[in-house]
Amino acid sequence: MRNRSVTYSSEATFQALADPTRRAVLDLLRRGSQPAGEIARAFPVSRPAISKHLRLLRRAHLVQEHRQGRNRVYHLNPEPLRAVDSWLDQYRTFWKMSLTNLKRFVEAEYSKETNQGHAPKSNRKTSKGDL
Amino acid sequence: MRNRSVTYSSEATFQALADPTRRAVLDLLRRGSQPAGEIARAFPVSRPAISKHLRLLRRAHLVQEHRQGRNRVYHLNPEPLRAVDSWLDQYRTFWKMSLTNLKRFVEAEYSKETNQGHAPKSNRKTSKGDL
DNA sequence: ATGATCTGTAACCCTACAGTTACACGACGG
DNA sequence: CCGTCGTGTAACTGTAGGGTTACAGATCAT
Repeated sequence: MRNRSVTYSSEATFQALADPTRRAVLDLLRRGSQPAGEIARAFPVSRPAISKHLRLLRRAHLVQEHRQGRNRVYHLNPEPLRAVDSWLDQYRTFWKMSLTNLKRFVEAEYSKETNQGHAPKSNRKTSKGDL
Repeated sequence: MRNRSVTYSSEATFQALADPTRRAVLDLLRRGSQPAGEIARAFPVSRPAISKHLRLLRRAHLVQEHRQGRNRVYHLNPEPLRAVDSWLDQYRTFWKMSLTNLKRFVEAEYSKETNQGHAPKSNRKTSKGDL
């Protein structure tokens, strides 16, 4: 129940992913769940620092915590990453094209209409025929 | 000439992607290159604010600028996003599993060895057989 | 009960950044 | 040459983030 199609704020997700330590925490958790202290010991920074990182990750629902005695075991929740994935998906077609060609195309495209419209007008999205 | 396999700092990339406005700028540029002013007009914030966003995006090599008369035309460079994609790739297998099952698995896994080792030791990475 | 352990949080730095307004400078059009 | 346009940047403010140390609360062993 409420397992599928829960929408997470991709805002919080992207923001959580911005910090290298947090990404490393996720990478660590990918190998298996760990209690907070254990996680902290894997990093050069202080334990409270990691605790705050975990708070952010929790806020983004990228990790979930469950108490286990006096430990707080954290485990990964990859679900919010789907949003990142689908955002990224819109760009995948782009990096299939040669960059220099894309650049040339765009430059030509723009100088063709220097003071009318600026971008390729409607949904004329860089059709491969131009390359 | 240094066209392929240029390594971008995924650090700068993730950080650039953290801001919603910058992601929107990229989304905009996906429709076609535009001069700075044009981009700025698409957002509620001031033009210098966008200029600074563009600086960050430039720093992350997510956009490239080329002068065109007195305009500075920005175009998208999706290349650094590959790093994000490949980082994300390590998580794709995870979100194929049911979350509740994953959770149960991990909990069981941990309580099995409460005070010995904490994580599934070596590279025993949640083989699908457990679900 | 008592003390050690695990953890989160508050209080406090300092830096980065998103936003603003004001300004500087090159490019164009007369 | 002069005004305007397009753009970047400096100066400044407010806020959030990441780091620290010190402390508080819960749990466990004795």
